[in-house]
Amino acid sequence: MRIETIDGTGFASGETPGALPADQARALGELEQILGFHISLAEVAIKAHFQKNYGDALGLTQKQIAVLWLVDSCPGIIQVDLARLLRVQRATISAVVNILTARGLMSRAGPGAEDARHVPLELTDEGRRVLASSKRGIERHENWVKQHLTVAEQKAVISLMSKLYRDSD
Amino acid sequence: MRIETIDGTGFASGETPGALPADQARALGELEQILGFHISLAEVAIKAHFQKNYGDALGLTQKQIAVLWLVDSCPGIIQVDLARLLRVQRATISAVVNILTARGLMSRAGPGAEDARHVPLELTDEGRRVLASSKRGIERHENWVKQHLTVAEQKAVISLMSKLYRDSD
DNA sequence: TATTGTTATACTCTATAACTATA
DNA sequence: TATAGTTATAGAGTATAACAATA
Repeated sequence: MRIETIDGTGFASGETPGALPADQARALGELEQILGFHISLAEVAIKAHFQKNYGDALGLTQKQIAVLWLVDSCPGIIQVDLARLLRVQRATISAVVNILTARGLMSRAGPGAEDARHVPLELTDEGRRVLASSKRGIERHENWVKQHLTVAEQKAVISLMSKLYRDSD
Repeated sequence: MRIETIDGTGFASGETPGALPADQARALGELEQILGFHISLAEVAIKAHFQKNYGDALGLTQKQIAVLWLVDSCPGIIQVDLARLLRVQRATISAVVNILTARGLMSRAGPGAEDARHVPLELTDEGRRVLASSKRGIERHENWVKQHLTVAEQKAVISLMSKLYRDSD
């Protein structure tokens, strides 16, 4: 079975006639009802669009920018709190911080004063400069993401996604 | 800085980790308005929950199950169509198919009759067995995903995500 | 020339496990 | 004992680039 593209321009124009969106839905079958499947498709599409149009130029991924952004918003934040905010393991954050510090965008400011187990994070000047540039890329990218959504729909996306990850523990 | 609660009591000092919603929004700052950020958090949370509760037992990821599922729905489907449905590169699909065929769940059924460039895919008997088992896991997992959503909200998630990835080319 | 599949390569993201240091 | 951070390891997922076979 061939699958037609959304706009029907992609391939095999003579081989498998049929209504285009309906054809895709038919191909998906029961998968059409799986929320996680659609969320994953959206995430993949958004990530790919960002990386292609902005990420390569900036040399940063969305995830790395998010970490820069959070450290800028919360100077001195420690890694276990980043892990909670992003819902990943401590070791995962450590890896991202390793990348960002290796690039000179962030610094681990030694043991914390109150609790020597804490390692407060700070952006470097270069990190702040790169973050500002990244935010402009994110802004344009977000305009692309939201291009076919009303304002109400944009709010709905945030509200619904928040409900999905809020109790994820 | 530690992520503190509104009243300043904080969740530090090893007592109750987990930022309160209002506090979390404050930590996120402008990130709160980025749709892609929330979608990514939801995707990570859902993927982690699946892998922990079902994926390890099944020995399959959500993505691998999706490919099995699509091949089962569309016997003889070729890889370029899988790539279009999942919005990834041909080489990416080839890698996933390599994993699934190595595990004996899927077979590349030689060159196609109409077009020798095509390599139609089929599930093996074992693949069908494993898929059936996986679908039961996915069903339970989806119930967890949807646990705090009304039926209308569930439909809204599908509708909104579809709008986000529909024109991703 | 265009399409399909494949391999090689590289990188991010993520987890688990084990370890150190600190509380 | 519990918490924070780190490293080592492993694997999935993804992309790009280059190639061969076919149309």
